[in-house]
Amino acid sequence: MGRRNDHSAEALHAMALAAARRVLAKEGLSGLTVRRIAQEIGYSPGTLYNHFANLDDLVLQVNAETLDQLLARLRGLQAQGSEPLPVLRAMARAYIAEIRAAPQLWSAVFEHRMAKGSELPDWFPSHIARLFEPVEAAIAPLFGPGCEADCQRAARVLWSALHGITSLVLSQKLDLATGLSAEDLADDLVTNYLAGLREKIGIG
Amino acid sequence: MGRRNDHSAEALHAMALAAARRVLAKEGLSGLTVRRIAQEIGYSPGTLYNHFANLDDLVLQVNAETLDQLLARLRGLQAQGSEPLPVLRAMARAYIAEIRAAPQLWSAVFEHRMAKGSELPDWFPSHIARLFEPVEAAIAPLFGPGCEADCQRAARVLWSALHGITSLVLSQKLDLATGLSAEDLADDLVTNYLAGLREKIGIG
DNA sequence: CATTGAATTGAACGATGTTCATTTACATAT
DNA sequence: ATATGTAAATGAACATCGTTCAATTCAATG
Repeated sequence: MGRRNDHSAEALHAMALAAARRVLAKEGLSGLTVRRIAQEIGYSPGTLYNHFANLDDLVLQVNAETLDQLLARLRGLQAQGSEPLPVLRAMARAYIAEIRAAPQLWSAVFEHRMAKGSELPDWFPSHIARLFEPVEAAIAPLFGPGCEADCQRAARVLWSALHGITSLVLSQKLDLATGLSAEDLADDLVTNYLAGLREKIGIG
Repeated sequence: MGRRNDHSAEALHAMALAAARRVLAKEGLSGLTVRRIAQEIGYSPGTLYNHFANLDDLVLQVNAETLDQLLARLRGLQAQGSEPLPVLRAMARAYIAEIRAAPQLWSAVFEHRMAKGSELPDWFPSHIARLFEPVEAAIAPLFGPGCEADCQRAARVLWSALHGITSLVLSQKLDLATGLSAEDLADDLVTNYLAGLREKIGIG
């Protein structure tokens, strides 16, 4: 077949991303192949290369959507309250909830690496970095003026630490024989880390 | 060629692991292929399947060695002192130092996933779980008798959190534009988390 | 209706993990 | 020494992967 008028370029782009997300959620990253996506949308494998640089590009676009969905949720929580501890606890639980809702999509976010010779494209890292912003805003009240650097560091420490807990729980590499849930561990982390911060800064 | 007497089964096993570790350190996980390992040790690809179940098995054995090396270092630190804060800080720095010394080997530990249909073999998870033991021992003095569950949880939270920091720094996904090092973030985490714990428990 | 051009195609390429019939060399028995 | 049996190494073959690109086909244009 040659040129078809079934779908516009934008529609085909969206169809491919949707199909990829569907396959990813069902089969995981190792089940996501170019041929499979092509089959799902009724096009040939080669067509995908007219709309995406390669499979990495496609996966990164799906991962960006996954990250952005969490970002939207975090921003909603940020607007809701102003006391750091409950807001940050809610953010941690939102993170875990997103992962529980779509574990394979989040596995893809964690597991994906670029092919041998290629680097992460410029546009992608910001989708990760933006997640720190609502965290930083939520934790800011603990810090006085002129302590922006400390606040930035605390937000990065806290969110990275939370990421460690969730990623280990997700990959079953954290022994939870003691009956602990990811939520329990996250609560413990946020509570004690914030308590430590308050103490050092002075009872804020 | 048929049967050779060049090396015993044990020697060949060790040679394959050493070659895999060498290739992994130089080329990364995506550069580690069965044919490459075979070439390095002067045998054919098929031979490796007489000594390992598959490539996953081989990678997991290399990863187990990587984890065990850190474990030995942590146990040394555990024996050294008894005050929680400096010991745990030293453990965190040892973790980061191991990663800095062999970033590709540790990337393999973090990135590797089993092939499509297969699960992690039974023997592997203990190599991860054992890392919690010296951490738990180091943090134990903070907890009174009868609080073993709290101590276990704290060790898991702290070590998982540290893992989050190191894995993000390692994969360049953590924006360190502010000039912060992994060591800075880890120190911050350990210090404040422990301060928070002390406060809740009572000044131990 | 003829021509142009862009989008789609699918065969082909190289590389991957894995299998297995075949081959080979060593160990043992005669 | 010679013959036999057995264990191990082989490498061709298979299915699958991401990716490329000359050929094809359809829609738009003149």
